[in-house]
Amino acid sequence: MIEPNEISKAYDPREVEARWYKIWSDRGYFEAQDQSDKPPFCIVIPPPNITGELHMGHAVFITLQDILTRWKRMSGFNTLWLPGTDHAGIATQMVVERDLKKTEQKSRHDLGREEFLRRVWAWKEKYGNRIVEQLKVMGASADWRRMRFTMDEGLSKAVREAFVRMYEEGLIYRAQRLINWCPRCYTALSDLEVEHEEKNGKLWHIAYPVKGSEQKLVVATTRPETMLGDTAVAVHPEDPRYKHLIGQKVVLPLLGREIPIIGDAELVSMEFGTGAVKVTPAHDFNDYATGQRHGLEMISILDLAAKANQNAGPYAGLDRYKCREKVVEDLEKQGLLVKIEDHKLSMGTCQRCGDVVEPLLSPQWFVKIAPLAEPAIKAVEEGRTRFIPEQWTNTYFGWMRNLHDWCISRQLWWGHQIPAWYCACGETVVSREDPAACPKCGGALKRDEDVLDTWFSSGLWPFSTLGWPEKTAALNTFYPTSVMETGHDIIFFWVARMMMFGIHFMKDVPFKNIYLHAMVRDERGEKMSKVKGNVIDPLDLVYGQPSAEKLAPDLKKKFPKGLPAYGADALRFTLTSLTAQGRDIKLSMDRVEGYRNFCNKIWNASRFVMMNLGEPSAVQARLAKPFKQQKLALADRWILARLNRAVTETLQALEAYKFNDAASVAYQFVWGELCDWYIELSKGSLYGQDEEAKAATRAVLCHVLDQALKLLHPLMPYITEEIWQKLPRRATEPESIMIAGYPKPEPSHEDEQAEREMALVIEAIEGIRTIRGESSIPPARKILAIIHAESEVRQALERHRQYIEPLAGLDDLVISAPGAKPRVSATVVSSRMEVFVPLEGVIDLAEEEKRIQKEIGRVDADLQLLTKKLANPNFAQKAPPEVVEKDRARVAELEQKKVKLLEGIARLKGEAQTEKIDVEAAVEGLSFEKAEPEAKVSIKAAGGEGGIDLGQEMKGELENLKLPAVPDANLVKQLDKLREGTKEGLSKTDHYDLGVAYMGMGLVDDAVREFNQAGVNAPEAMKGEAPAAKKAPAAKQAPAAKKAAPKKAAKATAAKKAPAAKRAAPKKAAKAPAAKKAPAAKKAAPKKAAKAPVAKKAPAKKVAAKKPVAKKSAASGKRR
RNA sequence: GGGCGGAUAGCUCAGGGGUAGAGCACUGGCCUUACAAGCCGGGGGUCGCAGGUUCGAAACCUGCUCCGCCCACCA
Repeated sequence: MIEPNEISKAYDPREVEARWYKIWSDRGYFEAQDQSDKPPFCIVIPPPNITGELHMGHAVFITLQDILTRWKRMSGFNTLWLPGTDHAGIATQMVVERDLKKTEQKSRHDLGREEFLRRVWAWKEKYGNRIVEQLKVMGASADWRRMRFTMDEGLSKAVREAFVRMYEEGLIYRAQRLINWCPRCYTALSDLEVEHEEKNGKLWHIAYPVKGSEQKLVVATTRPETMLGDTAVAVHPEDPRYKHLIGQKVVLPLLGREIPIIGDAELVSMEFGTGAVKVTPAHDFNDYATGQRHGLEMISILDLAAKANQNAGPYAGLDRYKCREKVVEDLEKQGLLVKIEDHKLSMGTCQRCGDVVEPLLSPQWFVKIAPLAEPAIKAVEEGRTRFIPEQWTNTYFGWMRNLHDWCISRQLWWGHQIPAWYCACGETVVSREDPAACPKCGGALKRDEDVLDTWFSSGLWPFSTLGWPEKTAALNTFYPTSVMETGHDIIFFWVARMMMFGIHFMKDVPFKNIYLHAMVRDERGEKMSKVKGNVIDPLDLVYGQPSAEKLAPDLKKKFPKGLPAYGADALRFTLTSLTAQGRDIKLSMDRVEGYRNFCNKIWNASRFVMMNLGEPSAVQARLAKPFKQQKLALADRWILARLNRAVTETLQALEAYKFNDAASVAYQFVWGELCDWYIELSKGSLYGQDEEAKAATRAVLCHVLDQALKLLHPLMPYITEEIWQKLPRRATEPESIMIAGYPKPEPSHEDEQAEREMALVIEAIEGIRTIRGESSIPPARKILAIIHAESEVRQALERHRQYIEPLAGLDDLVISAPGAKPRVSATVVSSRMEVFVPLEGVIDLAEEEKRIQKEIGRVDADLQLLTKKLANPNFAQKAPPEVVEKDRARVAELEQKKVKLLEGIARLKGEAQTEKIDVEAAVEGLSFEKAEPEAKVSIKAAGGEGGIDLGQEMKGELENLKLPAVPDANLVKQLDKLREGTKEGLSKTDHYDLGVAYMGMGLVDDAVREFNQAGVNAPEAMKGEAPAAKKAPAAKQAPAAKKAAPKKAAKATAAKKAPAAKRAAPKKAAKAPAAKKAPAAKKAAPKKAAKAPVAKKAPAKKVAAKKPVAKKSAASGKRR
């Protein structure tokens, strides 16, 4: 037995989290087997850059992948989560260069390639693992033994093999092409590495003199300096303005070159600009294509530094922007600048450094995409690889079907150097081994200095990390991998390329499922960025950040005193909860805090359990036996059944990658059911004298907590392990929760009956609590509550009254058949029971009335809606019968409820007796006559005025019955038959007569039901008092009636006219139209009432037997 | 210019033809022996707008308006 103060009251993640990771790791729990009898499950990590520092994006993927990994591991898979890092060519080189500049004021060229690379490696050794350590903080259960780096020996070999093989296959080639060039990073870029930004620019209109003519051809351009490289002017071949010029020449201003006028329908649109386009094939992708079509000369006028070269004549040496200024200035001087317009244009910028990218002509290496893309598209079409969420499938197709060849060479030093050598004789050698000399001429070879695009090596990742090109056991076991989990921002960069390479080299898709998670944004939905100052550092959340100064500005504002340590579990759970498919994650600090509190809740619930388990060995002995062989209390059976549902639903969610559903099911179960109900209910047995019951409850508590912890473990690994270690457990359990079995549905724990009965217990407790809460009755004050219910419900409540009394704060509970009701009481009504708290002087009468009025308002709203719906002939005709039936039943239910509520108000005022006529009138008026014309139809259907009147017949029958004081089975059968046989046709009078008959036999429940259906105040009738209708003329009817009934009634009409006021207005509702006639009262006036024997069953305190009565309950289970 | 998401409570988000949900925030009552990071109540929504399909639409269809993202070579 653990004493209360043995475990701290508040959960402190710092201490706990620091401890466990090392233990797990040391014990080898993270490790997968190359060969195993278990089915394989494999995820390869999206390798973070070695320059990276943990950000929310990492936190998300670590969390999701770790959830999958831990879940599968616990479910008996040979689970490999393969970690690694990426050398991140440009990014890393830039970081080290910056560093070099800062510390030694040197450029990489000052050091030379070899020395510089040595420095980068040194930097990598020093800092490259930082990100890895941070991933571990999040709890990542990756197999670190297998950690790979894209530049390590094995992967380098794979890269070289892939390159050479594709070269040999003709899938890699070198060519002079127009490529994207970043003059700052000084390298070629792939299309993907260029970001397009919409910017405000200008459109310059320049006049080009037509040769041998006074005419000038005006072209429009956004980049005037490129005119220096123009090799044609294009017009639309159909353009009447220019058609005749095609084939002639213009004189290029400033340089004086003569260039042709060509017709090109593809490049030129007649509507845009002037309808004439200057063509610069060496500096624009469109123009490049045009040049190809027309065999135009290509003149580069910019060098790699984006400075004008010798081709630019007098402008040579000028930077591209200076050059532009000068060109514009000179054109203007020559009067050739026609006009300048503002113009929006999209400019390509370097993903890495943001500089404007320059399309330049340059010899580069390319991957031929078409032959690779085709099978990669097919694989997805055939469903061999599936995108989740599905919507990404189209994005993938769209891109894959529209691909240009991939430029893979980069003019960097840090990366995989291209295995190509050139000889002066013109020979190119591409080889797996470094060649000694030119195989053709024996001359000296010079190696290509360029390196490969980082994404080239990343594309090989799913198999290179498993040992390819060697045929390793790991490769055999784990390829294809199970899931690729990554952000949708790299679907093209990475996912698509893995698909292409995987299929090409491995003859099989690299992964069966691709789960693309959302991007993390701040709580306003904006991208997190340092510039915006809205970055939230995951580590600050995990460890806390006492210094507000170190927080980003937005956070600082909100947390001027710094951040507390929420812990990795809370962060993981938050991210999991917010990861709904297809939506960005807006990270809300309130959520983080809420889930930190959840951790604390789990912690304290566990403390409770451990403080109350008694001897561990006794619990263990109990746990060894299946629960179905034990005698369990309702609460025990209930929580096992609920657990079972939670397990089933969590598994479903995980299977479907609905992480947020998994989180919310588990949360709801633990907090809403285990803590809020079971723990509270268990106290009775734990603190009680029944040793057998106590032992059973202890075992159930222990089992349920064990299962809940396991269920949660993949989501919150640390806290679950910490607690689980302290829990007594079955002898068959391993020594860590992370290698224990994941919960499975247990059919023997299903128990719908327990769920139904508990639902009743909960309903009763909540009903009483509502009254207590509304009337502000302090919890310490014990009160009396009375519950009226029909027999099955009543019996169930009776059996479990020991649960109700303590949880509702009662010192007395009366459960009885509907009968005389307490005079002044608060009431809560449901379809299954009526709860009263008769506490004069305790209940705030005014408040209580307000509350009931409000409730009535809600009932009325529903009623009106339903009545209207039912009145629509089409509904009854076309809707499924069960839906119609359901609605009918609901109308009946609501009407009853309303009657009871109105009675409740009357009783509050001590005016119950005089109330009854009004009650009925109100019902009639409100739900029927009040509403639309079609409401008449519904009353017919329900068996009212228009229904078949069986009254005569029934009366005849009834009068012939001799009613004994004790029910006679045959008679009852007859009556029931009579009633059921004419169900749809009974009038209110019929109901009333039936009520009298039942009552005569002492069948109070049945009598009350009939009275209720007759719209009569049952208790009054039962007491045999003269009906109020006789004493009180309708006009005069008790003041209370006027207040109570009309409110609602008026609303129905008022709502129509004054929608704006509808919510606020009810108070002033006009008079109840219903009050005017009270026709029902007349009908109800019972001739036989006087005869009726007084009900014997007036509720006496605790009349009902306490011993359980085995009888099924009609109530249905409900989930809170 | 195409494509894809989104718009539901004050906030962050689930839901997906048949009675509008959660957490947080708000509010009333409680230091009740697991937990004040808590317990027990309560209030709060024309489900972006307009049409359509349907007996019935927040959900399905069409159009529109905003917001976000992706793709694209219109000078």
